[in-house]
Amino acid sequence: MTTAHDLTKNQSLVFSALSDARAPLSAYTILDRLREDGFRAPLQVYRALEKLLEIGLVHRLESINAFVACAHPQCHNHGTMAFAICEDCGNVREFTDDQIAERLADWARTENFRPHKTIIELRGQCQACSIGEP
Amino acid sequence: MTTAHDLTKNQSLVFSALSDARAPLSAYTILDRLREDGFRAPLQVYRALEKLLEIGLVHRLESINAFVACAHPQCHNHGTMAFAICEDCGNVREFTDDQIAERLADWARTENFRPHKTIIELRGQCQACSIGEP
DNA sequence: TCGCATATGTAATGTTATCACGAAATTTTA
DNA sequence: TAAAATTTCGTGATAACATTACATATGCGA
Ligand SMILES: [Zn+2]
Ligand SMILES: [Zn+2]
Ligand SMILES: [Zn+2]
Ligand SMILES: [Zn+2]
Repeated sequence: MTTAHDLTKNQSLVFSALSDARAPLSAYTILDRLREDGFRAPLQVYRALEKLLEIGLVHRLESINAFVACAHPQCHNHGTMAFAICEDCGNVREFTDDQIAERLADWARTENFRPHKTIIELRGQCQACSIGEP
Repeated sequence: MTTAHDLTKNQSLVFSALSDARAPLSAYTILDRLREDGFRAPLQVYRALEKLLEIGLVHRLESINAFVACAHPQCHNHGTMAFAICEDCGNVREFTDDQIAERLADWARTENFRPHKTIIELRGQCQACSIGEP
């Protein structure tokens, strides 16, 4: 009981697949990569993802229907995260901005909106991929 | 040539369906609502949506795979919009926040990331739906 | 009228996600 | 430890979302 959560076998396999990947993976891509490990059906992936998302070890990228391992798994403190997703190479940067989180919280407060989850995603081109393109 | 764009018949039908709706609609819901008008296949909806999104008359809500008519169709100026989506009643509020847009632009500048599109979506509970729930 | 761009109709297919059911494994409690 | 409750897992079917491919039509300038 050293780590905060013990993962089941399936959860560990899915998390490893995401950790090993250099880019976000779709649930079905994960399934394909885990067939050798005995995965047969989408639900095996989705169930593991559900738990990993709940724990906070994995994030879902809503705008591309894909999943990434959290970039800061040690500090589970994250509230609102933002993701910059390169549309060329798939690279993802995860970051926080307290001012943005505050502004959104302010808006919600004044409008009496109760946020359960906040999604911030930048789609574009990363530095590496923009080299050579004026 | 009073309006900025002339819509085709299909585009007008899809836009009307979205304008008339009190909540975001999925592409397939739009299809069902337009069957009386001769729609038969998903592509008729998706093609119209593609154009309406390009023009800026309609927005896509990435986190729920649905579409809404723009709340400010007159000022086509909008850069980054944010959406507050009620998970109970489906009501959507569209708003801007220049400070948030600036912070994101700053992050992108310093990280040499070139954003093509920015997604901000708050999922939660609107004021009306939170009355009576402590 | 020809050529081109845009819009449309339709079927088929691809991709993403969930439901329903039961069995197995694990944890809880007596 | 044995029974009960809870959680996890396996599997097939199905639902929901989106695109490809190809044929046809329509409008417009040369
Ligand atoms: Zn994270
Ligand atoms: Zn890149
Ligand atoms: Zn708008
Ligand atoms: Zn509501």
